Amino acid sequence: MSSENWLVKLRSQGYRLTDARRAVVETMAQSPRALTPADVHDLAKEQYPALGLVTVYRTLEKLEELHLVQRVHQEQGCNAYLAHADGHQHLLICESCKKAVYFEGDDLDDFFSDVGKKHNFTVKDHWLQLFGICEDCEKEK
Amino acid sequence: MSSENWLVKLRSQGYRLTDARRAVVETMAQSPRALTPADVHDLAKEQYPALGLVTVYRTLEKLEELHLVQRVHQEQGCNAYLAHADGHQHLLICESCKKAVYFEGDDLDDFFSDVGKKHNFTVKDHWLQLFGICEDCEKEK
DNA sequence: TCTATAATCGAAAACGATTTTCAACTAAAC
DNA sequence: GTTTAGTTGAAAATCGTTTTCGATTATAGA
Repeated sequence: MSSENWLVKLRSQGYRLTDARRAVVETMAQSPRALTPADVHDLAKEQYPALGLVTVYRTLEKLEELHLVQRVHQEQGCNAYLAHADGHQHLLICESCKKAVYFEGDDLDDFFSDVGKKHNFTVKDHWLQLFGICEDCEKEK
Repeated sequence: MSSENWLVKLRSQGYRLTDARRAVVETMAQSPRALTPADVHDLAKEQYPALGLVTVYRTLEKLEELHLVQRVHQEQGCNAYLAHADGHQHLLICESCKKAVYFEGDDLDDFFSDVGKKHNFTVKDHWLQLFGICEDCEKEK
């Protein structure tokens, strides 16, 4: 989804469109990698130098509310954000460059609810992430 | 695994056995729920009232090193700890009471590496957790 | 059993990430 | 334009976690 659409969504929720927000939105919408608030700050400042880190936090919070970005959990920390996929998809992340790819896993739903039944749980949600090394990073070694 | 065995493992690594450590180890070894450092502190102080929070952090760090506990990531935070399962198992967690159960998922490995192949990633590791409501919590509603 | 010593302790200070406060600014409605 | 409420960045506050430090103590060796 293009950053234009993200801006429309923000606007339709009553949020104002400012240069600071545009910089954060465009940074997140185009990044193929999971970014921490500090990463976003660094990148978005190239487009809008006056940008404050606080505004990055505040904008990411709103984007998460609107399901435009999602938080990414990793061994090193759980504060990175990535553009959200359409529907319920799962993540495959490069441990080296943090590049992320989504994949479908619909076939797993039955297995998951079977696991729940066996332990007398009603399964509500699941979390699946694969970690690896992408082609580009593999080559660099 | 009993807390006695945990203490033996700690000892065999050259760590000393103190009352503070015993309190933390016994708390973690017997808890069916994922506990934050603050939770552990509260519970273990019943056994050893002089226990400091710092010691809880330091002991959890050692237990994680020895793979006796593992960190549990959840929506609300990523700082809870749980007794580790033998081998590579996955977690099913009750969103209400945090009770956790391990399950096997060996059958998934092929699927995961296929996903990797499709996207030209070498898959190194995966993370799978199910969230739901356990039988006891379901009854309470 | 006694002694020596390095590991461990808890309290306090330091730290880093995140959130809140606040006065100045500005997008958007009229 | 003017008005107004949402938004801003800087600074201060907060929270969880880590480090520092002098006192304590588990353990090994005498």
